[in-house]
Amino acid sequence: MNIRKVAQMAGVSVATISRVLNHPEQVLPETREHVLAVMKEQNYTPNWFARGLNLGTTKTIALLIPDIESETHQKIISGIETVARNKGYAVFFCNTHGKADIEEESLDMCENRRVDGIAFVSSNLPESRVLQTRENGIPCVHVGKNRNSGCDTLCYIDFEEGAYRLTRHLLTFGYGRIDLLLDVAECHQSAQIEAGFSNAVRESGRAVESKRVMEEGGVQSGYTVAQRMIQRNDLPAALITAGDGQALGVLKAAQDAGIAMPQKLALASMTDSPVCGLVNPPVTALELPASKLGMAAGRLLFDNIENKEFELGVPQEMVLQPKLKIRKSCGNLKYIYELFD
Amino acid sequence: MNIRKVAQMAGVSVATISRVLNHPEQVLPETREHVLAVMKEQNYTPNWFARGLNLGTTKTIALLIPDIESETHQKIISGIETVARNKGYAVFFCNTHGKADIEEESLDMCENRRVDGIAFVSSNLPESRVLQTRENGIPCVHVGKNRNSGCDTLCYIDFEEGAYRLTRHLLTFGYGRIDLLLDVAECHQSAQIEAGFSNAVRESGRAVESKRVMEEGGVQSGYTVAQRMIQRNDLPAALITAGDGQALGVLKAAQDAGIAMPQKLALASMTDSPVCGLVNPPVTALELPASKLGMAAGRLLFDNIENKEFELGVPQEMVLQPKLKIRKSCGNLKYIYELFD
DNA sequence: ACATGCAGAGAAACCGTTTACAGGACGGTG
DNA sequence: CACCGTCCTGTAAACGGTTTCTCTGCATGT
Repeated sequence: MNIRKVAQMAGVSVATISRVLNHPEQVLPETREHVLAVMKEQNYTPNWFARGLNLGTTKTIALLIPDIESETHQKIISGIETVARNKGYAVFFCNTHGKADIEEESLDMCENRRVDGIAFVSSNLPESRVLQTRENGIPCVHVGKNRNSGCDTLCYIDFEEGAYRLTRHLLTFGYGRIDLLLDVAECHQSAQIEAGFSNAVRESGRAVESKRVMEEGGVQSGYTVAQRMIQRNDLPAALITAGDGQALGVLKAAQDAGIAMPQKLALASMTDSPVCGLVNPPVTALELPASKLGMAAGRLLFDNIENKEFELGVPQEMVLQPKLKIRKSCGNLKYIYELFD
Repeated sequence: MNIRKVAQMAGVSVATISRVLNHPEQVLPETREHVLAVMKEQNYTPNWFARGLNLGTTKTIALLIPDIESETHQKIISGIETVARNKGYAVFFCNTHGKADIEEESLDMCENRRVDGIAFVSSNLPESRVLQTRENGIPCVHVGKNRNSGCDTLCYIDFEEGAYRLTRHLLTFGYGRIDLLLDVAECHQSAQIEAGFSNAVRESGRAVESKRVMEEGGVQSGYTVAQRMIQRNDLPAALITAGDGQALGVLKAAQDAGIAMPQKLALASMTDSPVCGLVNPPVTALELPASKLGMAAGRLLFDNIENKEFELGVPQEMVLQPKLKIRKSCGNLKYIYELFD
């Protein structure tokens, strides 16, 4: 069922049909009703390809994301999808598993399909490749990469500031050695966390000699690392983990070894999750505005799509701040406040 | 950059360019190389719309899913995306938030865009609407709906069998009253769970008088319900929850009230999650083959896409079985076995 | 020398829209 | 009555590919 057949059945020309759909006010109300009736009767829907072919716009964006299992990523997806839907855009979803070759392949796919814009979440692609895409006229935004990555047009959560505040919070309690447990997978992020952490420690007048243990993320790895520390009798007074998975693993290891928290080991995580509030003791963590990050990415992207004619050609940045969720795993705040009273 | 310009630059006709891309063997190797060189130099990529317009195939499928936050759904998405990528298909992702009107809207979008197939996850759409789409020539599969839903071409996890086995497991320990905590949101699923549960109880020679408490899912609601039961002194000997969130809530409530598990309250969940194995005691649960479900859906869908000419017109079903993960929250199995030794 | 077959390349029709342009009806005005 | 503007509608040319059909040139066999 194409526009010509509908036109024939309705006894009008194809132009009229097209106008009924795109500029209804230009056509006589009774003709319009009649055409609409025929369209419904034949359940006709206009062919997207033919439309896209001469409009040159696809009303489609693409989202490249390394995985979907992380809660943060889910919320980013949700946020960006919401913005897209409200603008009448469809979204291609590409799970890149963090592999550069799959990203490359997905990017080719996006260019072929003439998407109107692309959002990269924590991409591993060389920036030159992305620039090339942008030169082909497709706006691109990066999510979760910060300005040190060499990319422009990006939005991210300020992990440096977050780590700084979280570390300051721990320092309030006067803990001795504070360790940092990072995650090899997210190197850009790790650098930021380390910077914020170091700044806070240095400001407190100490040398930054606290060691950092690099490991992969996840509950199991947190458990293993903590267990090893306990066995070697090498436990710090406080530990900051890059992810909530690691934190939960550490907590479990401490529980299993009968180590009191926060008395013998204070714990804080750079990312929050519902479980962090449920365990015993509840774990202090940074609540990431992930869903807002997704929406911010969407807004930035659509801003670039809709205002192509005023191209800025200058780095654009949106930075969101995480929120410190103080719970019991770092110590009793009230006690501290009483000390100062 | 279009095919005509490339043709002009390469000194050949458009047909040759097209053949280089689609039927390379039909064109002289040296011409082919030359054309490819020009294409790369101009970084030309064929226009997807023009292509789709006369091929009638879009190499795109759509995935309608009520939300992305559930772990099960993530895995389904991942599974189906993997299959699609390997087949060279792109996937439209539509988060419907479980609302029928957004589903309807998304479905219209999919028809407009002439997707080659659609996977509905736990859809709320009237089946007649889906049938209409199928009559328009777009293959559709349902994921997570069972045969009682009135849909055909579906794949799902056998919750009835799962509930049956889980209940039998609990009955092994000889518990008295066993309650079922369902989730109003997932009614089809609830009905299956109830059926399996009832069968198992009835088979054991008891009357199925155990009461069921309907509630919404989630940790908080599990906590509230359990707390209420404890206050009213109305705790069953064992409790089966529809979701792992609820189970964790119940566990927390029991811990807070000092109720020993499994001695005073045994607990099992119809869905597993990593946290279930981490809490104390670890919670017995059904491990759902969610990622396999996604892949199964993908296979079923592509089977219908690729073999349109042999249309079956007959219900097709793929049923996957969940796996019982026995942990500590229902009692010590060894003890039971010793009794029988 | 000539018929035959075949491989490679070009011309043109087609896919289903949108839209610039043109045309026709109608009513009001000089 | 001629003229003009306003409204509505129709015609036809894009958009950028794919593919069918046709044509050319060359090698082969007789």
